[in-house]
Formats: sequence, structure tokens, C-alpha cells
Amino acid sequence: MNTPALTTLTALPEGKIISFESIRVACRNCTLMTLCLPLGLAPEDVERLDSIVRRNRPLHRGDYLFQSGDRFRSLFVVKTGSVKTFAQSPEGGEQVLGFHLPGEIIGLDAIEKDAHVCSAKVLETSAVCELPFGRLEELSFTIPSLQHQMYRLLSKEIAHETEMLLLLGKKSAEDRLATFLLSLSQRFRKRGLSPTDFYLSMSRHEIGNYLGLAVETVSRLFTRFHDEGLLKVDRKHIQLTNLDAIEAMVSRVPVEECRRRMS
Amino acid sequence: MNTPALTTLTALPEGKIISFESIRVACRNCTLMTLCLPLGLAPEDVERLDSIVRRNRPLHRGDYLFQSGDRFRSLFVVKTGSVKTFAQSPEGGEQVLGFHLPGEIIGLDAIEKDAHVCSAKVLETSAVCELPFGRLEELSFTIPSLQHQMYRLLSKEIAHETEMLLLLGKKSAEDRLATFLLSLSQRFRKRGLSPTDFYLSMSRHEIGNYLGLAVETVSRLFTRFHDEGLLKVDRKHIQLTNLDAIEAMVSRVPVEECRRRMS
DNA sequence: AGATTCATTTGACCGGGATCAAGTAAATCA
DNA sequence: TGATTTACTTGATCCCGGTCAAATGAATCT
Repeated sequence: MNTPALTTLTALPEGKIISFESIRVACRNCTLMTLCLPLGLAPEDVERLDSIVRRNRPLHRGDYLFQSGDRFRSLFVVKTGSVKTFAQSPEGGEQVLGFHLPGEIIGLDAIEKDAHVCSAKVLETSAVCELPFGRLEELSFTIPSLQHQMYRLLSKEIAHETEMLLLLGKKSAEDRLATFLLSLSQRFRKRGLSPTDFYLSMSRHEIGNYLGLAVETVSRLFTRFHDEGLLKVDRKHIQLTNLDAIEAMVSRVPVEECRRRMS
Repeated sequence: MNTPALTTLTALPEGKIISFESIRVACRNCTLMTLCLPLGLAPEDVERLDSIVRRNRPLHRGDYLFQSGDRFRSLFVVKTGSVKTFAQSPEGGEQVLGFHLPGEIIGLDAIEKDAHVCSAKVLETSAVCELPFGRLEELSFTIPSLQHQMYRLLSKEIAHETEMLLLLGKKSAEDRLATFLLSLSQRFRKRGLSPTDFYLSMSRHEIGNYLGLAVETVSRLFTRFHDEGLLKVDRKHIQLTNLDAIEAMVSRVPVEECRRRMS
């Protein structure tokens, strides 16, 4: 099998042959169907959607799906593995915007400018579906339920970022890490994986960057959570031994509000 | 003229009579057309869009467009005045999500859950266009350019929140206020208003809440900016006397990155 | 106009989390 | 396998911005 030295999906030539692999993993057989774009589509519409999906070879740690400034051509959906997105200032600093698990769509922020405004980098060996946006948009002209699902997905992304704004604007370091772990837990659960026992595919540095915290703070918090019996942590391996306590921490009323409400 | 004691648009009964007012302010005559939903639409499509727009009576300070948890029926566009959106935790605390100026669309985060996930409150006497989402969606099935514009608007909202994440995650208090003022300035300019001389319709408390800062910090920063000759401030009246300096402040490389890049 | 309430400003102080500095453990590589 | 690099942890210290407290100024209400 020839393996060209391409590291980005977008750089792959058009009109790839339909491989055996791509047939096996058709949308209709994909376990992620209810988490992904086909949600709410009739079977025949899933087939039409499937026909525009490009399934390229797996990517490896460090590979880019796209980089900030690239012309916008496609949305991407993680099939297996995980991907981080991040914005970079021209000077080199970066802000992690999200960690994306199977079924999650990447690139929705690029539609308006017709160019990517963030970069997407693969955290571990990952399979990714590519959805040429022009084709997707055409398809959504003729499939109302697909259009509706697109609106839903875009809206969901907005609502999610809203939650992140609340996190960064109002919550303590402790709350941020707890919220992060709980989010991962819930997303793993939805995907049929253990919500209490998983491996992190991102570094402490990336977690800190994402949560607006220094690496050292993240490290200390892991140690503290461990000491408090909330979790067991061994390098990248996390076991949430007291999910209830973590949930309580996240939904807890901030101290500031307690005080204010008493007056 | 009868004035029922309704304080929310959504509570207004369906099928209002077409008033003289609503004819005068048809989309085709609206100065906001190029900032708003009609952007990129053919004149005949603007008319079709116009036919579903509901233009209700002006709202006043403190009126709600909708509240978190309300069933999602319509998107709203500010025509004149300003509106703030905010998320509230059940305990009473709130996080301001945005301040919305004429031409800006509100409610996009409600599509997915079919319920509002934030509240929208009018900051000053304001006129607002209501776009019943069901009708809008139907219309976008038959007008590809409207569908495209919807995708663009949703995408723009995502990209904008991304910028806010960067703001809250990485920037200093000083940078946050400067970014906020610059954003207002640029938005006023786009609307043909002075980018350097304007009135704030929101309180210091609301600004602080939005930027993840204490009221006192906001107040001190205004004083400092004033002392440094960046602006003149008299209560709600702001004059940006050194826009260049504010721009430089915003695009400046964070100190942390400077240090890191030197090593 | 005077009283009340609310918004803003200013000062004093404090603390959470960043920064600085080392040390340790893993992963990568020759 | 040892050498080098990178990731993570831990401790010490510092500082930005939050909190507390009080004064002042606007706006609203009688």
C-alpha cells in the first residue's frame, strides 16, 4: 500500500477510489449515527449524505485537519480518536478551543469567512470523516431534515461555547477542572465507554490552556482531587471514583452568590 | 391607541394588524439590510423574508424578549436600541453573554433544544424585529441564499464566541476592557455612528459581569484609561480620544508569550 | 426640595492562581 | 542501553484582581 507523505486531509487529492474500508464504515452502519449529522434523517437521506462523505486514511498524532487561514472546504467529523482545535495569535501563542471526540463536528466556525479561523490537530491516531461543505449545503437544499439538523448542530455549538464562557468568566480553577472531567465523563458515557475510567489524550499543558489555567495549577488540582478521593490518576489514566462529588462540585452555587443572596 | 400591559414580545398575540409603522420599516427600506439577515438576498427574496417578519411595538428598559426556559418560537433582531443576553444559574447568579446592537440576531442558541437557554433583556427603549423560526426555516428550504446566510450567521456567532473564549481565558483585565471598547467602537462605525463618541447603555456592573471582572475593577480601569489619555469618560458617555493606543493594546503580544518566545 | 435608593468611585487589604525554580519520571532516540 | 528531551509534579514566592468598606453622586420617589 502506498503511503504518500501527506499529513493533512485537505491536501488529499479529490476523487479517491472507493475502498473496501469506506464501504464497511458507511453512515448507515456507523455506531455514531445518532450523535452525528445523520440524526433525524430518513434512511434514504442517510444514503445520500453518505455518498458525499469522504473517508480518508487514519491520521496520526500531530497531523493537522486544517490550519487557521486555510480556505474552508470541508467540515470534519471525528470517527475514532480525538482532535483538538485551537486559535493561534500570529505571534505564536495559542488558545485551545476544544477537544473533540467521535461524532463531534469540527469546522463550523469557518463558514462565515469561508476560511478556517482556528486549527485542528489530531491528538492520537484518529479516523475522520470529511464532509465537503459545498456538497453538504447543496444536499441540505433538498433535504429539509438535513437542513434542520445543520441548524441544530450549529446552534448546539453556540450553546456549548456559551457554557464555556460561563466557565471561564465565573468559575474557580477547581470548578473548571471538575467541569472538564464531568464533560468528558458524560461524553464517554454517550459513546458507550466507561464514564469513570478513561485515558486523557491531551497533555496537562493542553488542559490548562483550554481551561485558562497554568499547567502547574492543573497538576496541583489533579493531586488534590486524588487526595480528596474524587479520582485516581496515573499519568493519562483517570478513574473517577466519586462522580457524585464531582457533579456536586460543578452544580454548586458559587460562594459569591451565596453571600449576595443572603443580604 | 390602546397599550396592553404586555412586556414581552413573545407574549403578543399572533396575527397583529399590519400597521402603517410596519410598512414604513420594511426590510427593503431598512438601513440595517447589509448587516442583517437579508444580506445577499435578491430583492424578491427580501420581500418574502419581509412577509414573515413581525414588527411589534417598541420595548422599554427591563422588558424581556424571552427568558431562559421559554419555548423557542422566534429569533429576534435589534432594530434600534440595545439588548443584553445572559445565562442564569437556577440559584440567581447571572453571566452576561452579550450586548446586542441594531442588526444583530438574538436567540440562535435556542434552536437545538427548542427552548431558550439564556434570557434577553432590553437595555433601553428598543425596536426589535421578530422572526418566527418555523416560518424562517420553511422559507430557507426554498431560498438557497437565505439558507446560506443562516449558516453564515450561525457560524459567525460561533467564531465570535471563540474570540470571547480567548478573551476570558488569556487576557488581562486591561485587555478585556480595551477589547470591549474597541468592539463597541467598530460596531458603531459599521452602523454609521461615531466610533469614538458614544453612550454606554449598560451599567459598569453589567460590563464587569460580561468581561469576568468585578465592578470595582471596571471602574478603576475606566479611571486609569482616562488618566492615561485613552478616553474621556463621564458616566455613560465615552469618548475614545486615542483609538490607536486602544487598538495597540488589544493586538499587543501578551507578556507571557514574549518571555516564552525569547527562551 | 428632601428622602431614599441605586450606581459608581476610591481606598485598604487579601488570596487564588500565576510565576519562578527544581526535581522527578516518562518517552524518545542514538 | 544510556543519553536526551519532554512532561509532569512540587515547593516558594509574588501579584493581579477580587473582596470589603465607605464615600460620593445620580436618579427616582414623595
